[in-house]
Amino acid sequence: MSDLIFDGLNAEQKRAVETVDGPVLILAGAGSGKTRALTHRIAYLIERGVEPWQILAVTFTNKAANEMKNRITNLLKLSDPNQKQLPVMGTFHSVCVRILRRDIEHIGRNRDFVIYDKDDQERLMKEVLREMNIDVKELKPRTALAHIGRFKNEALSAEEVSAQATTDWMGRVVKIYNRYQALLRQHNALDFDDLILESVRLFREVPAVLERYQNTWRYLNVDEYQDTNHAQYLLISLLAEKHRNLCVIGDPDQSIYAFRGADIRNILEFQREYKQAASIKLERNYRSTQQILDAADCIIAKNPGRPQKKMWTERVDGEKIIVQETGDEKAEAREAVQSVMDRMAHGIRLNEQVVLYRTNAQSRLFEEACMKASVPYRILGGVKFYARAEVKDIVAYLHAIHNPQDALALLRIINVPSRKIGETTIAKIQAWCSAEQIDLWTALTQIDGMQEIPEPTRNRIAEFVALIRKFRDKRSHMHVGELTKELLEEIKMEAWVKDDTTEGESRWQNIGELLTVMQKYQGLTPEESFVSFLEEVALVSEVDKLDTMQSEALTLMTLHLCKGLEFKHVIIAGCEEGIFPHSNALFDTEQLEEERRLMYVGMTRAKDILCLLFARSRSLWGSVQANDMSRFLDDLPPELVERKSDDVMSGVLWKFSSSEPRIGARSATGAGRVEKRSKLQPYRQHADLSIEFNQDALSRDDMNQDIGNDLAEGSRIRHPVFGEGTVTSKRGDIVDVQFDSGEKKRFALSIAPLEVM
DNA sequence: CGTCAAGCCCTTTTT
DNA sequence: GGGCTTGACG
Repeated sequence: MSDLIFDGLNAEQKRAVETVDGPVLILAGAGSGKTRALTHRIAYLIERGVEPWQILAVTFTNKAANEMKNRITNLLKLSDPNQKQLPVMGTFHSVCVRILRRDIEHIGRNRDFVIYDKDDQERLMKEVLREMNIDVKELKPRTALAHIGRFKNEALSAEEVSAQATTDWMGRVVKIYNRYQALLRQHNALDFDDLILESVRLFREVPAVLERYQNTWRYLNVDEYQDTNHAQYLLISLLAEKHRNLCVIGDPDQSIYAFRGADIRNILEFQREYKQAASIKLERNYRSTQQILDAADCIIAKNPGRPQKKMWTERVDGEKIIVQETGDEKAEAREAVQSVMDRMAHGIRLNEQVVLYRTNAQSRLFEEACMKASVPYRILGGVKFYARAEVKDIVAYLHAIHNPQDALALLRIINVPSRKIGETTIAKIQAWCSAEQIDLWTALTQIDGMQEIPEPTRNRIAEFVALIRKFRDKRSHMHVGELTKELLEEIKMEAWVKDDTTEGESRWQNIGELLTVMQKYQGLTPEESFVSFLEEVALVSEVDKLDTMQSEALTLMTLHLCKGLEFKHVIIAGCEEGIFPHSNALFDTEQLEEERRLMYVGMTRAKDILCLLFARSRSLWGSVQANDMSRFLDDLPPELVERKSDDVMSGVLWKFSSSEPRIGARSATGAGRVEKRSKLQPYRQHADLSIEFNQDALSRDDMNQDIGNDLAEGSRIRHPVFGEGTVTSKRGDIVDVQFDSGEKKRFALSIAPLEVM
């Protein structure tokens, strides 16, 4: 056994490495050397004679997987990291794609499926709703997709949901779900959730295939287990059933993805599930100062029901946490960039600094402040590169070339650049498709049979079909990059995209960047390059891109994206009630707990310096509002904090917020109220006015506001006259209720005496 | 068929 | 303040 494997590991980490047989639960706090333990564990397995291909490691991002691959390569002194000497490592989604590309035909689907992103999903859903004559104002595509996503995260098929559907409304959702799946199938497409779900289905329905994978992957490792959803849990359980060598690693305090179905119980109940599981806690922190750890602990300690855990470090010489107050959101951004520059002057490189915020919308402020101060920056998230229209257009061409069954891709590009094939023509063709029961591509290839389309238009369609066919033929002998270059020339994309504006210029640059990405695949065969590229487009995460962005720059990103990363200097902006915690979470205990975990994750990214910022007033959606400072700041012990402010008046808010008890159990502000307030009283620009406003906050309509926040479609309510019923729709203050008596009524929440059950 | 202007509803968070 | 849909017009 090489010394390297155990070199520099503490006792607990060693246990985590050596305990390889049977189920293992590793509770690993922030900065506890978790990735290190995991990589050494895998290297240890391999040194003990386990074949690399018998090991599966599921990580949260591709970046984490790549990092681990590199580290293992070094540990084992492998010569060529690209060789098959490494285990399969990747995200749930990429592992499932791998499984499905190989075996999905066992459950009657085509292995050339495309993966639909959020954008594609929405388009498809719009089509479903239009077909079913449902007004998109009544049921938004996103809402419908959110419901379906919930079902899929719970691994429920439409049939299974249908069995539980008791209300009309649920019945309708099931119909939508069914139709949506049918269309996906018709397009030979899977959405993100399907990747997991179809893998589970494959394993359940074809035991022989499951057994093959069980016998291959005998040692299973799952990182960030606190963020797995039920479908992922099922997948792992099925794989682990036979050999039971399952190691899960995570930190319940860092569970921040409940909104996409993550179920914290998976990790909390692991030991109940696997009774003989070994349990290992990594509590020593190698990242942060004691001050940062203590502060973070004060935040997370307020969450109930966590396993006992106390992080510690030998770094007791740290700075205090800086809490900085500014006048408004612009001053906040200036302050953030200023403090970045100050630290830069003291030798902290830009790459070691980060600004974190709750919502993507906040990024623009920091972007502008950086530009003004000439500080190079990079933004993660927001308008994603692969989601940009011009990039998606080119990708859609490739999809259409690869898989003409992909109707969505065809529709996207049939008139890009303009071929004078407009909506009326498309509508005619689609009508023809459903009448004749043929798919779009077939219809296009037989366009001459459609007399109701004028001949010139038919000719243009035929030209389009010829174009796609021509490039289909090129796939086998041209690399994806060359093929795309030729395509761009052929369709005269440059002229179409450029319009003498700077936006046009940047659109063309984005396409250039796409060509750069394609170069990565030069080493592969033409066919492989094509498929690998499309896969990357579908599955890269935002954080994955940090790898390729080596230049010296300040990073701007959302709090959700920062998990797993670390920086010397961390700035968390917008620490205000209604911003962070987010307004939608203010009146929901579970969501507040998650916001708290999010704060905990953000704070524990910091190695040396942590700055928390809030603004006394902030303009949002075009009007100005004053928020209380975040309740999380109240939880910081004064002796750990250095307060700063840009205003002499500032003491007021501080004093009020930290020395007086809060009004009631919950904050009196929050955007739920604020939104209302800003309409009634648009200008509340100063902290003192805001306080005044807060004091009369417990009015009658406060109660109704609470009800408004507790209510959603499907909520059960009680009315003194009509009895009990179910909310069928909610639009602002207005709700429709289907009472159990059969009556339907419409109410204004601000007036009606409704009670949530 | 394409463009432009007015009006709409917003915004969590992401693989 | 912004992105998207809708409706009128060239």
